[in-house]
Amino acid sequence: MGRAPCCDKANVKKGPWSPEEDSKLKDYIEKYGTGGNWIALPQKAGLKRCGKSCRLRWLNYLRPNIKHGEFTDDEDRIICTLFASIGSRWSIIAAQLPGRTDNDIKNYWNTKLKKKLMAMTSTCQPPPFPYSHQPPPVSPLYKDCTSYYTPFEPMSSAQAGLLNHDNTTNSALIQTPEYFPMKENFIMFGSCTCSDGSSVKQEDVNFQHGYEDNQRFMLNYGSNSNNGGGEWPLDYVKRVISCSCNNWCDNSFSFIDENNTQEKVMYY
DNA sequence: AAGTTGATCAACCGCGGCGCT
DNA sequence: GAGCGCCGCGGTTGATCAACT
Repeated sequence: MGRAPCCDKANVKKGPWSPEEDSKLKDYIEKYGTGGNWIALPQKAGLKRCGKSCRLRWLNYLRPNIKHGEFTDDEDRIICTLFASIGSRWSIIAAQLPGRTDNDIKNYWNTKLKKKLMAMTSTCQPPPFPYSHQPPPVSPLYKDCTSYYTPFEPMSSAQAGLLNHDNTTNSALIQTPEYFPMKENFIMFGSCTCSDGSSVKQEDVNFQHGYEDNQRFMLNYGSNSNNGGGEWPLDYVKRVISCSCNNWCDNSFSFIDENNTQEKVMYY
């Protein structure tokens, strides 16, 4: 036996909302709230709509402080970083962008941002591998990923800012400016977004990990413990929860500390 | 000018999760 | 613990408009 429908489908209107319907719904919610029951709301508000439809209309269009229009570069960056980290969990991503709805972000990603990223990854070339040994082979599993490895170049103090969410620099985490700033007692692994828009998630912890080379920390993309990725790093490596695949142009990594409490975003 | 194709985005649908009984 | 019902989420659809042929 299937689930009972949430409303009487024969007696509910579907399709675009009229200004009158919008007004009825808005007026009702502003006066009485949702009452925690969307199913009962349309009848009370005098609407011939399904409760789910009312909820969607309110959340995506009618509620106050909804932001419409172009996404900013900062918003793009946040979406990319979070998508690389957690995938298509739009509601969580939307929670980081005040005024944006999950539907908006989903549409934006599917229609514009994904294509934008793909264009960037196809035009950006990785820098030459600057170390004496060869980079590890790419796992066939991730051969479509544009990012193969990311050796962290020496950074200036200005570049080496570990940024908080409000973009202020957390200088306490910068220990040696000419090297990638490391803090003790972290473990590193990560994920990346590939040129086809898919992402390798944190659960795939074996596919990449860092190792120390000449005091610089390095990340191996597309490598795992079976194909030359090497040992797990020393015990002072940070844990990367995301990175974006277009990192040859605009690199960003999210970090979370050992207690899962201090999330940072670093751009370089 | 008419037809076709592509892009955009609002809205729908089905399902999983969760709270309540 | 099982069943039920609602909420919220993410994938998908379809209407509309713009650009192109």
